[in-house]
Amino acid sequence: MMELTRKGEYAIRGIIYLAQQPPGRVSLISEIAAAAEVPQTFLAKIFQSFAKLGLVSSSRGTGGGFVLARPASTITLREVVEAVEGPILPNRCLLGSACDRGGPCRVHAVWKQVQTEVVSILDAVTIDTLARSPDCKG
Amino acid sequence: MMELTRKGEYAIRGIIYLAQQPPGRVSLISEIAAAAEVPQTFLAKIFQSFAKLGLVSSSRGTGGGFVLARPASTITLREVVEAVEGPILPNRCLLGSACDRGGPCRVHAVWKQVQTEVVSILDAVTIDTLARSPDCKG
DNA sequence: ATAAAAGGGATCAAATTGGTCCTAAAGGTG
DNA sequence: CACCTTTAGGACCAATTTGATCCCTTTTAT
Repeated sequence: MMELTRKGEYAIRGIIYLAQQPPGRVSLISEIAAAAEVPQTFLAKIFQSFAKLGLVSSSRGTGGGFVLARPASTITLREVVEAVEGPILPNRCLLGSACDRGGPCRVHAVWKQVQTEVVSILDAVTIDTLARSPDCKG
Repeated sequence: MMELTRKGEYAIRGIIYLAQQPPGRVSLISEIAAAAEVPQTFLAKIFQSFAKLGLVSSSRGTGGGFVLARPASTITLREVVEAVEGPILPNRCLLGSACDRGGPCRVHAVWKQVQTEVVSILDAVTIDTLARSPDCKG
């Protein structure tokens, strides 16, 4: 359980690639897709989400493409994951104040704890850190 | 992301009910399903998994039903969740030693950390604790 | 104008989720 | 034994989600 989907994985790979480019360098979606080994049309959707959320900025037309909208050191893994997968939410009942049935939410506190912990782990990792980390082949 | 499915939620509700019964008391699946407000046939499948894994013991025929196979204080929330949802696995790459593409698994260590943390939270909660916890209506 | 990008909607196949149904097997009871 | 009760297990099914693809529009540089 709790698996990241392809979308999430692609999102991470794609934005890491962007973060590895020289500052200000514009990348085409085709270029990012090739480098990250992700289906291009799918990645395009992902980057649309990024753009809407202000993680990357996009420009159209000749010479257009994508650039990080903020320094990589200020973009957290959590933001990237949540951008495409929605909020970290181990159980629906963490949304409303009350749990579904007329009452018991014995596990509520546990899910809350899981949520808090996962969020804090993902918030502590920046895209910059990931982009600089060595590949661990083999 | 990371949402528990209905199956997981039903599993927890069902086994909590069992844990609330007087020791040794046999419960019918129909009874558990009604109490936990879960579709009976679906819950039956869930309890089949429990039985195979030795969380509950089952007996057939008249007077048959389900009982916890071990003291509720030795059954952790993690066991229950994993019984029906599979292992806590934030990313596939935590299975094999290497990550998919010829190399980079920059986020590998992060997912490992998430996995470890979640497992430890869920392992710290026993069904007994949940069964005794007060309902938090409203 | 035209070509090069991203934006956005529609669509689609495959997998997963959430369940039902039916028959078989096992265990009591008269 | 025949019969009833109860779980076991397999087949099946609808709805949703996932993982894409396609096509047309919009923006922008030349």
